[in-house]
Amino acid sequence: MKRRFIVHIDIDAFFAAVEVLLDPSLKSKPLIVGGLPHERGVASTASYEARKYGVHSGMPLRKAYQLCPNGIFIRGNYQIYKTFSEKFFHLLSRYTPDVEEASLDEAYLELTRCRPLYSSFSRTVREIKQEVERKLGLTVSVGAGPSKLLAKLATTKAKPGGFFEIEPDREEEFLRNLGIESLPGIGPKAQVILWMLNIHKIGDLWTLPRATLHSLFGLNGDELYLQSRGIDSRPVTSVSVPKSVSRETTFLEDLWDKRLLLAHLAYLCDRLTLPLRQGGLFAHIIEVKVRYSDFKTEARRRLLLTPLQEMEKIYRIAQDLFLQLFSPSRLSLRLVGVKASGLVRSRPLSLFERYSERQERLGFAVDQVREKYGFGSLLTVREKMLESLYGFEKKRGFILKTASLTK
DNA sequence: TCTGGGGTCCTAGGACCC
DNA sequence: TCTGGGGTCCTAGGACCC
Repeated sequence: MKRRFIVHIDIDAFFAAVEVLLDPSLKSKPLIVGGLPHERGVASTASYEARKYGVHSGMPLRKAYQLCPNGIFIRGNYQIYKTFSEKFFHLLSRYTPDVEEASLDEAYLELTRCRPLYSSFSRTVREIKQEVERKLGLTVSVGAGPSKLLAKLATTKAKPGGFFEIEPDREEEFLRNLGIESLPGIGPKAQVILWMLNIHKIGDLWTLPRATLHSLFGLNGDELYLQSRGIDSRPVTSVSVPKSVSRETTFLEDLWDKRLLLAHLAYLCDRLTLPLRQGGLFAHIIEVKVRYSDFKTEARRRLLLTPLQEMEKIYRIAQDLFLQLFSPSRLSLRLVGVKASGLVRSRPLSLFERYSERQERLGFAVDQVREKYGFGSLLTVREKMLESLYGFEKKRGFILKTASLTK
């Protein structure tokens, strides 16, 4: 079989790098994006200067502050990062149709099909890297190899800011001495299990029979057996409909007031349904999640015969599910979240639902007003909570009234 | 060091049906 | 009133990734 040529591109310290572009005075400073030092939460990104202090993404902000008290802490702005991300993927799509969005700042490109266009893949990769860096003002790390797995592992060798290519027949040599934790799918739990078996390097995994790995990790074990040998035939896939959409909040302080919690749940349902309307998506499953003050997490979900998109209907179900989990005599809550899954593109028409369109149109109308005037989803939590004291009908009346005034 | 938010995928157990 | 076995659907929870 023909050797594939796959490229993995990763923007270095993405969020932090964007912040430096927006405010050049932050350049070369230890920057931590994710929240303020005293807040509940973790670092999304740490600049390389901050990493020197031991700060890394996923670390609680309070700990980051202890390690790096002189660090500059920023909450960050997801919308701006998203805009950069869109530019990033637009640039990449001009080199090959086979572009996969692995995350906001991470892409796989497959050049195999484009062989006739490029005399040298390696040279093309350097061109792509240069163009992205010039037009975006961000540094990227790039890896190339015959599969997604190997390309991604090559990128870790290339960091920061380099390019590393795994050449034909060098795969085994490349894999042998890498730590098992570098394989995607090996997290803290699996790592501990493998350490107990004295497995530390990918090469050590070669001694374990597939059946052993299967008995330890199920299907993941079979995957691991293949991955450790560099076998990975996953295709690079460009477009995908999301499988689920969710919104959740960890409160600054634990909450116990049912009225405030329900008001916040309504706010989350409101935010949740925006991408549903924009994507023309309807949800077959609604799930509510809570995390108690002792960090125990529980969820309740409901499967719907008719998929939903409308905020009011989804909220009614979410409220029901929430009340199954919440009782004032139990612990207070540090988190509440809502998720829509089982997503489909359109809803089959029902004879008993002549008026369904009305609610959908209401949703769109509200979105338009928000886009123009910037409230609604942008209301602060505090305002939402106050609003709960007055109820929904009033709010809807207000927004609709505003809409008709501005026609 | 008290532990985000937004996703994906897998598994175990119970209900239910034949 | 001692009660099989297989298949499928659904729910809840957990590991993992960026």
